[in-house]
Amino acid sequence: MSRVEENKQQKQNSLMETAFQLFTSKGITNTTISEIVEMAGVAKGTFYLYFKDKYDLNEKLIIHRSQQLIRHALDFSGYEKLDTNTDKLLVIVDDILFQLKENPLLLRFLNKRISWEMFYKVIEKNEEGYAAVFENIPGPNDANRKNLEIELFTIIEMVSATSYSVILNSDPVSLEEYLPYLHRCIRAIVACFH
Amino acid sequence: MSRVEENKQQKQNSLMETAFQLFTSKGITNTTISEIVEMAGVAKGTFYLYFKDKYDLNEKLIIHRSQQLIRHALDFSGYEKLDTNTDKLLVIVDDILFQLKENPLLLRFLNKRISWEMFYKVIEKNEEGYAAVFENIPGPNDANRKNLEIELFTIIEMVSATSYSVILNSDPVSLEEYLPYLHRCIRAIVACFH
Amino acid sequence: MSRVEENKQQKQNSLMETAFQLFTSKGITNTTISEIVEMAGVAKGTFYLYFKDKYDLNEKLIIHRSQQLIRHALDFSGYEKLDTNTDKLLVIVDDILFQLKENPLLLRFLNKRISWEMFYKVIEKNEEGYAAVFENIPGPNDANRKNLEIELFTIIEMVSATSYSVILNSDPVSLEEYLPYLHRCIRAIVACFH
Amino acid sequence: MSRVEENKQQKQNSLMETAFQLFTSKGITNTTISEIVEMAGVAKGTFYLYFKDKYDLNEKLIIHRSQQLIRHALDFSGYEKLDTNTDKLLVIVDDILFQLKENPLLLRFLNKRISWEMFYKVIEKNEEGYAAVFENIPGPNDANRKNLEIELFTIIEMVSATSYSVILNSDPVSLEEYLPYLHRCIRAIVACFH
DNA sequence: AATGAATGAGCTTTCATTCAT
DNA sequence: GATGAATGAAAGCTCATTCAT
Repeated sequence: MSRVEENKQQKQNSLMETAFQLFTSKGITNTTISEIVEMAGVAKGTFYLYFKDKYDLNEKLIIHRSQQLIRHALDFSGYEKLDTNTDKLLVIVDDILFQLKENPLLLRFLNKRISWEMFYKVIEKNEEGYAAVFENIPGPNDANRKNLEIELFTIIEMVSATSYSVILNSDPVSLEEYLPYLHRCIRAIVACFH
Repeated sequence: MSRVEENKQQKQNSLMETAFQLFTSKGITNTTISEIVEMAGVAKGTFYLYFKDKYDLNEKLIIHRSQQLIRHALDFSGYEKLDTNTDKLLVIVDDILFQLKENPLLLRFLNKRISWEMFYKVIEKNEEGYAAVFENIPGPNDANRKNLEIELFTIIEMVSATSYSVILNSDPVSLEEYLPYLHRCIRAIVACFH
Repeated sequence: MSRVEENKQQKQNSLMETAFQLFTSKGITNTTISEIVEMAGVAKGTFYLYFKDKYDLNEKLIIHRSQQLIRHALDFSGYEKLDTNTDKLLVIVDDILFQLKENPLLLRFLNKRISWEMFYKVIEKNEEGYAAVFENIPGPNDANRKNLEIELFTIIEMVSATSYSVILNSDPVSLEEYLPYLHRCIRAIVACFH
Repeated sequence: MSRVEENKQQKQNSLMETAFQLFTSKGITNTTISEIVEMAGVAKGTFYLYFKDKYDLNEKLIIHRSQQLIRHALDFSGYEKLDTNTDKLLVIVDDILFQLKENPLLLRFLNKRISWEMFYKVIEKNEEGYAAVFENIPGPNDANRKNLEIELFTIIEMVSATSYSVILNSDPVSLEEYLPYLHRCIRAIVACFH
């Protein structure tokens, strides 16, 4: 990458980083482009060289951060050492929850957007290797495929919704206290579908 | 209620009704107070007699609509004819889901805000009769009370999160197709806690 | 005065009293009619039964308070026991300064409006007895009359301007410290004209 | 100064010039920012690049015009050719009075704000050369310094207050008629303090 | 590629005034 | 006479966007 290319990349990163902080602390509505560029230390016109408007930046930010989150879970959870799909799923979920616990701003930012759909898309689109990690997954046209989709959809939505309240507000209990219940519930749901 | 009083109430209702339509169709950010008052047929100044700003109106709207939703379920689901708490819970959930199915705008509007907390608050605060409907509920200081809270929290978050995708986008399946699975999952979760 | 008349008078007084407080503390521009009527405990429409607008009220207030101020000085300074016109003038000035010292809000309110003109008008118009208090005053068409007017004009403007800074800010010195100088200056100016 | 810099300065000047005309002719309260920018031929947003609001502009205007006024008197009154401090003072006062006579709008605008304090500040802060013009001025800690301050304070307040009425309304006499009296009074006050 | 002064449409908000009760 | 809900003109101000440099 040339010096010029690096400089460009650095400006864009700086804008996204700054925007993330402002979006999470004040909300996207209350954040102005003026604030972003001022904090990022670039001129106003520069913003428009990289983004259409702040909503465009926001979407790029969501995709970027979600991918990081999920890729980290797939890379570091150690799921591949486990035997059953359920066990694999549980460690992946745990890894994500602990990432979010460490980074509550990210949780607040991604909230309501870690859906079954996004999870699926990220795996499928970007990470060729991961699709194969779960064994015995029925193909897209298999009669059991729909079943699996509903199962994963239910689990992911449940995890996503409960983690928000539990991590950010410790309501009704803290994440540590909640985890055993969550695991039991996930196993119970998995059992429902088999 | 005097003529004047009635007129006031009518103006406020008109503003809230109009705002609901605009908020749900274009989002609160893209809705201007000018639009609200124009559609509601009142003067701009009148808005400020009743609401601090559009966010104030929004919060009043959320509370109002949530209460309606939950009260309807408690009044018309017929839960009192059933025997077990689980059965009662299921018909109440179903009633709410069918209300939301009939009124997807309301679902989109309330989304992410039908939480365990809100549900609990509405019952406890406003509806003295309802508290008694579920039998054998442990008192606030009972050791089993926390358990129950976690159980209900999990179920409500799961229902709230899944219903959004299922009703609004039929993704991954339609509400009709999803309901049997949802019931089974709820029963499975209930079983986890007993 | 009938009960009804009294009630009216009381409302008007209440409005003027309240307005005085608000005008002096926040300035007339930043005071709204809504605030005045709310603090005075009357309805908005009532304001317009007594005053055209807040500037109308303000002018009535100035006249009313100026008259009070000057009348008090003429009634209580004891000038009639003194011999020379200069001595009389000095005790009247002192009385006014001590009134203003006791009531800095009034000073701020009347500031820039205690002029030679107003002083003269108040004496001439309202108080038949006072005109005669100063002896040997040349009549309106006397050649020396203009001389006297210029003399009094100079003294009153000087007193009015200096008292503002001295009383409200003790700048450059306090009223107590300044008074001896002021007296000497007044006597010096009087001497200039004779 | 670059083209851009010049353009900026010109815009700001245009706004201040226009505002001065409007403030003096209709008063600051009755002048709107819309009017200012329209007359100045700039966009509304441009106003806020240079001023916080119209009161901010007003203060900058007062400082700017006062400095001009006083600097002109010091530069063109020819005080340095005279011998005594009293004579110097008189020609400086005369220069200012004639400037105000030529520019009654400026007089009305600055009225009540040509104080001893402002005069002092302008000389001290901006004009290193002027401080030395008056001979034998006691230093800040000299026992006679306070005396001098009170003397100048009294004179400046008197001149400021009387000139307003005399120049703008010829009341009680015209400036030309008043000047000899004013000079005599100033000399009398100076004498009081020595 | 980068800048940032300038723009102006359009927003929120205020508040003097009216008038039916 | 007294009320205060309703009005709506008009103010202040913001901020995404442009474009000459």
